[in-house]
Amino acid sequence: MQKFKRHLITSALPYANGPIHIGHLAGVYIPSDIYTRYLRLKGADVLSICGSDEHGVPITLKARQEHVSPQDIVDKYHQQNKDSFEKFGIAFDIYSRTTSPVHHKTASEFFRKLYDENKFIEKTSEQYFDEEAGQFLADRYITGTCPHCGNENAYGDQCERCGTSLSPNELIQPKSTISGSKPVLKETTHWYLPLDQYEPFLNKWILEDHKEWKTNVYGQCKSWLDTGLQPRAVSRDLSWGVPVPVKGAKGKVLYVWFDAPIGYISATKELTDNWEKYWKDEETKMVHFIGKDNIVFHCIIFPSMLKAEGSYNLPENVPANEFLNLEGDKISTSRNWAVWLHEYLEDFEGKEDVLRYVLCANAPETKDNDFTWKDFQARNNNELVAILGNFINRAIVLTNKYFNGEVPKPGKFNTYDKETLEEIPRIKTKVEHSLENYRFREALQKAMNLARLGNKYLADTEPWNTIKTDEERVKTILYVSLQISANLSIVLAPFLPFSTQKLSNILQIESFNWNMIGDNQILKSGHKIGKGTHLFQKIEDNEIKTQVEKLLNTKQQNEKLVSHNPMKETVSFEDFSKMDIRTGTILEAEKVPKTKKLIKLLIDTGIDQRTVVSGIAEYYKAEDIIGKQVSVLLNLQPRKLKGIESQGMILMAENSDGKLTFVSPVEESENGAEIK
RNA sequence: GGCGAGAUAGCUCAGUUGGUUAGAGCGCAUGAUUCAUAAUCAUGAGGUCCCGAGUUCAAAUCUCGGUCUCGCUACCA
Repeated sequence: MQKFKRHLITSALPYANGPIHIGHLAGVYIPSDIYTRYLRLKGADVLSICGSDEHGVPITLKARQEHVSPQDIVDKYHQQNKDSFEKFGIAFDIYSRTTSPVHHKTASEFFRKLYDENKFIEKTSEQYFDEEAGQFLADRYITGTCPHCGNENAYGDQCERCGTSLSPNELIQPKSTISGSKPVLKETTHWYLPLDQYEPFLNKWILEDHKEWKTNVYGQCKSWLDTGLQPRAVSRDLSWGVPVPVKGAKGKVLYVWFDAPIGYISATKELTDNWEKYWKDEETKMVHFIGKDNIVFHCIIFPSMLKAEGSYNLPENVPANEFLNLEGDKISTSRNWAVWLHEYLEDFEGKEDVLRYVLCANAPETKDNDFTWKDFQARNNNELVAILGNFINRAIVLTNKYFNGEVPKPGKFNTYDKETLEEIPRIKTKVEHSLENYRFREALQKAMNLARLGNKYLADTEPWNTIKTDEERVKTILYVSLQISANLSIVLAPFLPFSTQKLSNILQIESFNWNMIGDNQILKSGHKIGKGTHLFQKIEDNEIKTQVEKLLNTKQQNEKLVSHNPMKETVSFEDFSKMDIRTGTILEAEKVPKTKKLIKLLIDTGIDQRTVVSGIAEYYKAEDIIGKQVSVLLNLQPRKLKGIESQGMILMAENSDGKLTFVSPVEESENGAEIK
């Protein structure tokens, strides 16, 4: 492996529209922090970069909802998240933000350079425009009726009721959320980064030169590259963001995904005048810590941007993690299904390391994982308290009891002492190896083995018995135990910064570094150590119960929300009677090939036989529904689906899980009976 | 529908290029112990390696087919 002189560690910029939760921590910030702390302990030259991602449409929407400015939103969450990270001991060298002047300048210049060098394609297309507000509308700014479930408040990119992803021109009766007016299609110009041109470069750089990347990352990249890349827009019609630095581009900003990764660069610039060393010198090793949803941006798009610019380094590795679930369900900010960092810090004051430990030990490194409070409690009580805390406490209490808190002078080491001490450098090697390969779970496990070794050593040597007959021997035993404790305070420092700090305070160790691990005279004979305090406290059932109940409450509230869907606007009888709904019988049904949801139906409507395509294949099998009598909306404007013209719509009842069932007459009636 | 990742003990995970009896931690059972926060130490029980077929002297591992979970993507009422 190539020797690098310095390291640049980036952690995914959290989006400033909500607080940090355990999913963020387990996926990105804890691994990056462990890695950073490890490198620093080794004395490496390392910068850890992060900050808030503060542009993009969701922030403007949230601002509109809460009747405040986008700046207010990002100010709030930037400050909150910055504080949380700091309290939690995430050791960024800088936590910057993409609304900073430095970033605007950097991103702007970056764009301009590519623009001047003709690295972009200019394209004109039609997009919805709000004439009243005088601006183009991002997908999220358009609402309308979802063609799938009839939800009248579906967004232009997705219907949140049925989860379907949409494009704005699919919405029935599109409406601008800004003015409420009906938007019109209008031409707009945008710049595209021709990713397809970077395919050969990416193919070699990733598929040939970085086979060591994690399988999930490598596989995802390969999938993208094999499919072929498309030019990607780098600008948007929006007022919130970094303005496109080109004449005539008023009202256009850089696409948030062009802008955000440049945030890493601007944050480095803000931190040090020497920033170019970290970005452009080939002797710098750059590592991006991210979650799996960001793989394409960090492995395909950003590297292409850097390559296009020409003077920057590319990342050496992108150790993306999978997702963390919470008590069996997906973490969701909008559904409030999460353990929020700022709340944890209040509820479990002084227990930062417990969460760090649990999230590292249970990190979703190779597949999605589940966080449960029960597991949290078990790991704290059975591992941190019982194995680590207990060993340290035993060594310290015994030393205070027998030798007045002084590190005793050891006698000659016997074979067992030697074997025990020799295990320490072996553990060091193993932990290093795991950390260098971004296997943090494994590294933590190996480091904890040192505490296990300590407990075993004490059990085998029984100083509390030996003291009755051979005090000299006990001196050696406790000397060895104290050296193990001192080594623990170093080897666990990247993982448990608060507790190891406490420990080195107790042991009165002034300074240490990674390479001291394995040294069996970190604490000199005669050195005075402090009184023992428990490094970890047991977590009782009631504390866990409180947290579980909090989640159950959330769940109940969520269910209520779903069942209390508000009533739609009043309609006149005339409006209602415009709809021609009748009973009909399914004569034929077959799944539309190459689709997940669609079934093509032939319906006897009493007045004719017609084809209707319906998205029910997830709930009904084609062969099971032939002969069923259903309700059909006949006079719905026909629409082509997958090349088949659908002449009507089958009425379905949708429950809160999105499951669909037919709305059929309770008693069989004749086909064509009008429903009114 | 296409693609990627995953499925191994009750839980969280290892398992190198196929090779003795599939491993670890936690939990569980039994025993020992009392310095220690009822902590620790030893021993043990516990497995259809997702399912089916194939290749091979030999498959958790390789091939083919299928199931389930997550993600990306397409199509979409």
